[in-house]
Order: sequence, then C-alpha cells, then structure tokens
Amino acid sequence: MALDQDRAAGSLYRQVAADLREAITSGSFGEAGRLPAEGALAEQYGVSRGTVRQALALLRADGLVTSRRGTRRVVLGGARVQSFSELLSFTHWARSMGEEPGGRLESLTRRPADAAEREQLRLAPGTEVYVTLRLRTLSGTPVMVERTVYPPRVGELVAQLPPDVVSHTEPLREHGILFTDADHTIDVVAADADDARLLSCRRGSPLLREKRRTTDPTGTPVEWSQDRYLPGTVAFSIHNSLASSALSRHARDED
Amino acid sequence: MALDQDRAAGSLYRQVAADLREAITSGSFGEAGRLPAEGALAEQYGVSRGTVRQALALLRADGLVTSRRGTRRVVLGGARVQSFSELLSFTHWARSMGEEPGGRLESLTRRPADAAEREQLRLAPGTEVYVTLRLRTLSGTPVMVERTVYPPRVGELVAQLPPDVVSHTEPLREHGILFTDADHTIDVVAADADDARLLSCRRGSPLLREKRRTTDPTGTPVEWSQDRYLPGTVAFSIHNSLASSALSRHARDED
DNA sequence: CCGGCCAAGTTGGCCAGCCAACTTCCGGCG
DNA sequence: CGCCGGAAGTTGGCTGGCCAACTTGGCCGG
Repeated sequence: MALDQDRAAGSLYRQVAADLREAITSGSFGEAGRLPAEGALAEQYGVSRGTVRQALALLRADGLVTSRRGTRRVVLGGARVQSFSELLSFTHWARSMGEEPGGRLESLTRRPADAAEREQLRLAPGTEVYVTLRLRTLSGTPVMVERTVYPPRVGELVAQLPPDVVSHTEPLREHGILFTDADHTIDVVAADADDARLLSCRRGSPLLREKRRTTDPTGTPVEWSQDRYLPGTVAFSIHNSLASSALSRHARDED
Repeated sequence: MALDQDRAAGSLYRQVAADLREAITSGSFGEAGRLPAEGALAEQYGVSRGTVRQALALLRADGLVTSRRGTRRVVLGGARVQSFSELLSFTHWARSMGEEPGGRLESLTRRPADAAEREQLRLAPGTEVYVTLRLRTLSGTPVMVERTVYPPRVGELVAQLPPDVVSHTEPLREHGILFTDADHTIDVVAADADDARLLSCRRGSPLLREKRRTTDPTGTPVEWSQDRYLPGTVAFSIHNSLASSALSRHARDED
C-alpha cells in the first residue's frame, strides 16, 4: 500500500496519519472496529514501527482511536473533522465547514497599550498598539464580533490591509508573521452597545466569549483578541484523555 | 542530576517531564529563557535523547515551551497548572485549586434511553439508563447543575452510592470503571426551571454549558453529561498549536 | 560599515532493535 | 461445565544512531 505522494505531507508520519485518518473516517475498520497492529501497519506502509507510532499519536490526540497496552487500538465514534490549524484562523475554520467566511472592519485605532495589554503582549510601557473591531459573518449572517489588539510590528501590517479583506493570517504569513500557538479562554459575557448593534441582539443578552492570545514560533505574542459569538451559531469542542491533555478548566479571577 | 525516584512517575519520560515542568514554572530558565539542548538534557538525566524528546512533547502540548527546528526551545509565559486529569473529575479539579468541592443528589431515575442517549452511549434499543440531577458547589456556593446519563453497568453502581458522596470517579474506579477519555462541547444555554431553582438565578438567564461524553480505555462510553455553570464562576481554558492540537471549534447543528 | 556566506549548533524525523507490561484467548484440569 | 494458567499477540518504553532542515552568529570581503 503506497502512500499518496502528492499529499500535503512533508513528513512520512503525517502522510501515514492522513491516510489512516481517511481510512478510519470512511469506515474501513468498522464503527468500533480494531486497527491492524503497529507492526502490520509498518509493513503495509513500508516504514518503521516508530513512524507508525508517531502517526497514531496524532490520531489518539484527536480522539479518533484508543490506545491501550496489550490490545489493538479501537476506533472511536467521535467522527472529528481535521482539527489542525482551524483554531488559529476564523477564515480557515469557516472554509473547512463549507461556509463562506466574511468580515468587515468597523474601526481601527492606534493608542498606547494599557497595563493588561502590555502584560498579554509582553510590551514595554508606553508602546503603542493597534486595536481593531471587526464583524465576522458566516455565509452572510453575522456571527461574531472580534476585538483584537496587535503589537506594533504586526499592527503596522494590519493597518495596510484593505478593510474588506477576509483572512488576516494569510497576508500576514507572507510578511513573515506566523500564527502557531494560542491560548484560549472561553466563558459567557453580556453584550455591550457595540455588540448589540453589530449582531442585532439586545444589549445585555448573553454571548459566548473566546479570549485568545496567539504567539509565533519564537513565543512572541502577535495577537490578543476577544471574540464574542452569538449563541446558537457556534460551539467549542475539545477532546482530552488521561494520556495527553491540552485543556484545563479554571476559575475566573479577573476580567 | 538524578531524578526524584519516588515521584508518581512510572515511566522515565514522565519523571523527566515532571522535573522539567517544575524547573520551568519555578523560573530556573528565566521568563522567556532558553532550555538546554536535548542532548545536554539527555546527559544530565542519564537517559537517551529520545526519552527527553518524549518528555518535551508533553510540555509542548501543555504550551509550556516552544519547539522549532534549528534553535533551542523557549519557555512560554503561559504558567499553566497541571492540566492532567482535571477535566475528568469535578472533585479533582476543585481540590487542585484549593477549593472544597461539594455536591447534592437532587434526583435519580431509571428509564429507557431515548434515541440521543442510545446514540451517545452506544446502547441497544430498549436499554435502561440511570439519570441523575446533581447540584455542585465550590466551598459552599452553588456553581453548577449536572445532568448525567449512565449506562446500566455504571448506573447500577452509581445508584448504590450515598447521595452526599462528593466524588464519583473515585469509588467507580475501585469497581473497575475508568474515566480516561472525554469529548467536550461548550456553548451557552438559558436556565430552565430546575437550573434557576438550584442555582438561585432567573429562569432564562444564560449559563455556560459543557456537554461531556466520557469513555473508558476500551472506548466504551461510561457517562453522558450536561453541566451548566453559573457565569462568572468558571471558564474553560485551552492551549493549542499547529504541531499538536486537541481542540476543534464547530457549528451547532443539534441541541 | 554593511552585507552576504559559511560553519557550528540544534531540533525534526526515521530506522532497527530489545524488553516489559498487559490483554486475550484457548486448552487443560478439576 | 466452569475456572484457571499459560502462550501468543500487542502496545508502552527506552536506547543508539544517523541524516536533513533550519537558525544563529561570526567572519570575511566589498
């Protein structure tokens, strides 16, 4: 069984993972069926067992298969879509669902960063930041208001983008700004006047809020954002296991 | 540098990870400092580089360090607490924050599973399930209403627990029921009559909802729960990166 | 003084092998 | 017929090694 060579790939274990992911979601191993042994897969794909294990680690992290010593891996019914970089880009996420993402820049201001923003973006006192307010739509209907704070290096580029540009991560990537890691916090907040106007809801009505701090590969913050979603349009979904968890629930101590 | 032998551990790479985690959070490498090279760490701990890489993969998944080819790893300021099994147990999570968890069983009924429940718990038509309604408190104050559906095998055990027992996962574990994997979905919902009464809020006021499906190591569902949190008491926090993500955001298509 | 090239350092990836821990299943024995 | 023990199968874990890709910093030349 040869690997699809022109798959995005780059590395062997990702190709194997992509191939297995497709085989699993298409039902090749049955609903709650068992996967072939690691050794068998290694022979099938013509790679070492270590490489197969790397691939399977990806699938386990996505909650597609179990992983227990002594017995074959079992397919879980979770039926997750590819959860790769979706969290890092509204545009990318929308397209992967077959929806048409849209957006409109409502305002863009430049001002000194306050204490909280300096803390989040690791900026020196007095540094100026760029603040945007954007309305995001899914196939034409408004779903989210996005308030984003950019450090100078990124903000200067954002300010030059046309106001109706849909994706921001893509043009920024071409200027060497990479979005690779993010911390998210999810809670509920009441709509303020701007939210109510843009999302056509009553002031004070509940919104699902996602606070997000994004960094580049060096760990330097490139974005600090607060997104407010209209309830009923989106939800957040997470998988975690004892073996590998990327989630933590915590009490609120600040706004 | 020897490893603390009586650490929980079990495997070498977990010991190394725990040791590095402590060193990082205590600031041994500086705020945004660089970690020693993998080879240096391997020599320090007296293990192979592969083992060090396994340990570092854990830290990277938790968002503690970056990971880039060509350069040393960098400490991220995220300062995350241990996010291991916290998501799997309200009790465990509360205690790790220094809060005293409490709970009261409001009702426990036994009835045939409906279609949605059979789907979630993978049960045959006509199977009976155990349904509980619980109020959860943190240091005495109500924070969450929990509606849980158990399959027969688990429900029979839950029904025999005293109504004021705090933790359920712990006694169940002693009967061989393990909670290892879970899928979570987070959104907003309006309080119904029960919620309003138990949480002392108005009917229709917004609550943060977590739907959770928990499975044991074999992939068999052991719990299907809907938790409704009072806003302002808790939030959910996630880290994800391009390399290893455990989160996906998705549109709601059903209730 | 600036810019580009090169070498050293570092992580990503892959391989081959070995042993331990655990699960499952089958056959024998009571 | 049921229970128990053991063998086979499978994953977890660790080692040692090798090369490629990439980053960084310094050196050299213009």
